[in-house]
Amino acid sequence: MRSHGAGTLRSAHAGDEVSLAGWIDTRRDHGGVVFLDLRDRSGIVQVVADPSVEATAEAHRLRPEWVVRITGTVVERPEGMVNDDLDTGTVEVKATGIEVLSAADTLPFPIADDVEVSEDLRLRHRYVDLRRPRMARNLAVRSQVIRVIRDVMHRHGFLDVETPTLTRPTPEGARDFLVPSRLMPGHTYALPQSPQLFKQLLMVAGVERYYQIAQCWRDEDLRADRQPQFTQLDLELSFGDEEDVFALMEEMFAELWQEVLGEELVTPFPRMTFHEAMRRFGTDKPDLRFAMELADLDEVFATTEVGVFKGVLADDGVVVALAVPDGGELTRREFDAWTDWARARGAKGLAWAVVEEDSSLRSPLAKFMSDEEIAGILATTGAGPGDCIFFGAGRERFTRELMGALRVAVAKDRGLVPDGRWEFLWVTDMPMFDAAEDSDDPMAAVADGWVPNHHPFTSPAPEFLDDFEDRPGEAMTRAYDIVLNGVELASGSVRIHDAELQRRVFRFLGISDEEAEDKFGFLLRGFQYGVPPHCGIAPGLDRIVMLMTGEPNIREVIPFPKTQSGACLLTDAPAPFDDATLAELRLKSLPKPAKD
RNA sequence: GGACCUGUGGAGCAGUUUGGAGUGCUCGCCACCCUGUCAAGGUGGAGGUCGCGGGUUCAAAUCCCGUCAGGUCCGCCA
Repeated sequence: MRSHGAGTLRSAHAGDEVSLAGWIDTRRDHGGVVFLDLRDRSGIVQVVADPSVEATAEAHRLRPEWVVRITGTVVERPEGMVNDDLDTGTVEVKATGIEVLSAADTLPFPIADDVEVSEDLRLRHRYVDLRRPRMARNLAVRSQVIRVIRDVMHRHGFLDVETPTLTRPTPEGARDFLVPSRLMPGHTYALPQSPQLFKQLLMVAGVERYYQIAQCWRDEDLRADRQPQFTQLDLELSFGDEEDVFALMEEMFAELWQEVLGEELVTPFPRMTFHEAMRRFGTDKPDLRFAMELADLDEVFATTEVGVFKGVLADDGVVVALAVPDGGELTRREFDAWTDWARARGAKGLAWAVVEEDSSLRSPLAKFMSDEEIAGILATTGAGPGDCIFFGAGRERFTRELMGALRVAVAKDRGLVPDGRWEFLWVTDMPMFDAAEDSDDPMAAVADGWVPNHHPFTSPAPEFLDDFEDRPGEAMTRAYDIVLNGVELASGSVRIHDAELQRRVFRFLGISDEEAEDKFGFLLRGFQYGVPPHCGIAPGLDRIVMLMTGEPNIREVIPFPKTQSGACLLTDAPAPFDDATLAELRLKSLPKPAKD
């Protein structure tokens, strides 16, 4: 049907007879001559048609996005008619024949990158949306990323192994998507939240090095970087440890950036412990593209007369400060807006101060502060004249996370986040458990006031193997995350490979031996037949591609994503079920509870 | 479960603060003209439940209540 891709034609093709097929990108009809920009996946070339000739008379009738086949001769463009904006701009195709393969209605929206089209319209007509250059590029980048990943994995001896997507529900973690069984009424499959247990069993099976581009499902609320169905590079290796995973990932990311973006990454990536990240940045995924570190003011205010700080410190809380370069430009209205921002996140409020030229503070709280305290604030935060300082006070975990979120939000709002930087970071030494007071997880009550920070298959650090039960607040695990520009890209760990240790962790989490046998018996049994030490990691493919393409959300790099309410607007999924379907599955539908 | 933003011809917006005739802009669409454009140009034209429902008012795109859809975030996401 066609001899060349439209975007591949160059001066070297001059004189060639070609047949092309694609979409009409634009049409410029001058009456006596018609210019058609023909687009296919390879690009765009200009076609010139003479409508007075019968074979090309159709040229007048053509409209944007009609699908056509065009035969013609490649010719060099006349002097002065070269279009530098097109890769094919030195040539054009003199049409000798036009065949309409398919007409098209007026499009629901223009195929151009510079038109902001509402999300629902784009998703309803995703096949049109994906024709837009930016989306077509994103699909291509995603494909390239997967190719490079497979190259690296195969080079390192990893075996691509598929695992089931109809599997059994897991009791803790995210909510499962369920698939009711017809053959076993009253029973259900679940879609995997990740292939975690299968990949560990593949290690027992002697695969030694496993990887998979794996689809995963979690029935939780959506975010800009979270879809209910997403893709991970899932991998696991035997007879290795953290350093093997770190080196492999650094090589893979460096190769991805080199091959796909043509950019050099600095390896090895820096490392930071979880506690250091929380202390300096108020988050477990610090954005290192800018400084603005949090400062602890507990000592500065140890004997303060500032009422709110005094009360909080007496109550074992903390006072955390964030200095903003040139933040003195903020208006009273803007400070109030940030205070409202903090209140909307559950904070009681947010104090602020502007550093004046003489290093005094302009602040609603200034009159309560001693000179020593002001000097201490400036010394601890590093703030100088023209800067501003925000103060958060309250319960430690909450306050740090609030100020960490403020750091990112203010930096973005003030344009303090530089473009074009790739700040990779390993976050290590994760705590094994979180205090229940920092969590609303109903599991907390069962687990003696502690909830798992990572998943329960994560090995405790060596020094806690014997007695993590006695000091759960201190216990560290061998888990690690890769963070890039403040986005969590990957999460992994060295696993437990000892059935007894695994049972102890379950027990501590309030899972009895009986329940563990019921839910995870297949894993524990596997561990009885010769299990190698193993570890792994699972980078999120969607987020990697999102960052590599500079997109603000992962919908832009997923061909057919869901809306925030979990709907596919293209297919209208999820669809209502009928009584016959329910009857076959022996299910019944309950009415929606009335709102009170 | 909660907070906030958005919804106006096919697309993108303005109009909403301070109620007064569906008013305006850019693009697209249709017809005609046009032989060197490349976001072609020119002339003319068509196209609207102002998301939906209710309320206030002499009068609602505009004010109030509810609701739906899309988005961002909190909760949630081992």
